[in-house]
Amino acid sequence: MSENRQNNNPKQDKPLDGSDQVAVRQAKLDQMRENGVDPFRANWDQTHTSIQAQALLTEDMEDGPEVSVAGRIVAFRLMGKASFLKVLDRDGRIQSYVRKDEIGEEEYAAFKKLDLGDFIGIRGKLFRTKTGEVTVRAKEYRLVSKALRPLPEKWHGLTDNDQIYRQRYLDLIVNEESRERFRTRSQIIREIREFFWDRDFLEMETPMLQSVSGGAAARPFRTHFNALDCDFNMRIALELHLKRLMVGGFDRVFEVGRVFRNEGLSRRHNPEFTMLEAYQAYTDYRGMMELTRSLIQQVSERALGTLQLERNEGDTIDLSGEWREAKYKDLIIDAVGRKDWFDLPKSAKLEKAKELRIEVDPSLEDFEVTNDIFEKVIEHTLIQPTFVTHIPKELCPLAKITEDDSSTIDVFELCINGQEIAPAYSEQNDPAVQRSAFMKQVGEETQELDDDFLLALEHGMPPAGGMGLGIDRLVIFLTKAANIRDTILFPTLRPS
RNA sequence: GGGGGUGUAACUCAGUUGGUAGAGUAGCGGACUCUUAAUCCGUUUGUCGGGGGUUCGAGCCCCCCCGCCCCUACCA
Repeated sequence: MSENRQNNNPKQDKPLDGSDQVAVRQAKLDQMRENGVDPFRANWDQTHTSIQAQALLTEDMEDGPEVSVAGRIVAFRLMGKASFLKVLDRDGRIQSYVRKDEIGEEEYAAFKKLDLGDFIGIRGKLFRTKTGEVTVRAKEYRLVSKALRPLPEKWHGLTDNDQIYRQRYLDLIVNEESRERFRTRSQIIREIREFFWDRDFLEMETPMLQSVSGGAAARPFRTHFNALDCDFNMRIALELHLKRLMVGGFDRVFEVGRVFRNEGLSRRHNPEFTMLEAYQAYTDYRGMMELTRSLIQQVSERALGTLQLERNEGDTIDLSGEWREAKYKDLIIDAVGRKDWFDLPKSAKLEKAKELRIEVDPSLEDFEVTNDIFEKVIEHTLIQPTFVTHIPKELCPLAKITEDDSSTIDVFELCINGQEIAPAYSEQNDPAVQRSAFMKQVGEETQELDDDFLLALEHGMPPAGGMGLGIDRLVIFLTKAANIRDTILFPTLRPS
């Protein structure tokens, strides 16, 4: 990739016929250097971006002030004595018009040697073309950075998925929807932060390297710390450390951070993904319900300007107003069509699962069979925002037991777009109950016992509500992405 | 892990019954002072993903391997 083409390339001896585009560009660059022109200038004084420049020329104006723009050449229409080009900067594209009689014969000849993909700076007055497009009429131009490799094809763009993910920069140069999606993602995360700051939360940072990775049941990535000669795990959740902060007295905290789970890849799963978790003292899962709904509504309103999200499937997700609440048990009873479901023996449940055409492993626990029905039959039907409440206590050891029903916990799972987006709990703060819940889990699931966390709980944690939200999945439905990889700039791939 | 699909020029793709590689874009040379995928004339470029096999002959058929995509499984 980086071998010295000037000296080692045997093709250099042959006349350049255009067959090796990189060699042609390299030769142009060498020629420039010989002529004393620096193809990688230290800087260019950019006074306006494309959008800022376009805003200067209002409808009623024929021409406008002088501006200096800069960016990558993404369209190049050369003619004998005048040319049009489009320059891409962080805001978008702007057209420029370059005339031989205005920049001089020599400069124009050099201008025609530029390539698609080169970075250029242009200074000149704004004017409007016959077709009404705001354009910079070049008084001066400079190549500011040479591109040695050509861009993907201009019309079809870049469609090879592997290349889109491995060379994301090409995707971003060529595919506007992609550029727009990641711009929106950044805006979404910014709005999430604003929301919590406005509510007096502190943004905290907790360790990614942990000796015990708790807070969820997932296989961790393991690594080794040489200095201490011991193994560490990458974190799988933020929960247990943020709760330590609650113990410490920071009683409104949140964190947006990467978590790592050593599990499969799919359209909805990437091994590293971005999680939001928030904890607030003196509230409970009902308070988290209001918080979560307001958060998503505010983010959608501000980042997208709407609460009505059209889906690729043709229907619309309506985020406005109050959101539906449904008890887990009611959804199950509805789906299986039996009121006595929870009194049935496991064998009858397995049989019913078969009827519903779900593959269920007979060695599963009773509650796991039920939960399979939830995940495989119900979850994907919950397109409109739905808080699923009163979930069986076996499914989560970190929440408080419901007061009038000891079989369930005070939690909700928010489902939107047929996916679980955000769970929230009334957080368990009784160290003894917490310990026994952990003990039951250890062994059967992969949740690790974190004694240090239990020690913290024994010092007392205020009553609190907590929630977690998978940001990538939020971005999926807010941007109509088809795949989690379209919301992660550099998704995990097999090394090439 | 299982099933299906796919890999051809820098990019997007076509390639017939097995007969020796093609288009558009990009590039190169030329014409052109309002283009919008600019246009017009001329023109270069291939380890057909890799390896093996069948055959007089393989991009095409068979086997093995690799990458990618979809479904499925795993997955709080």
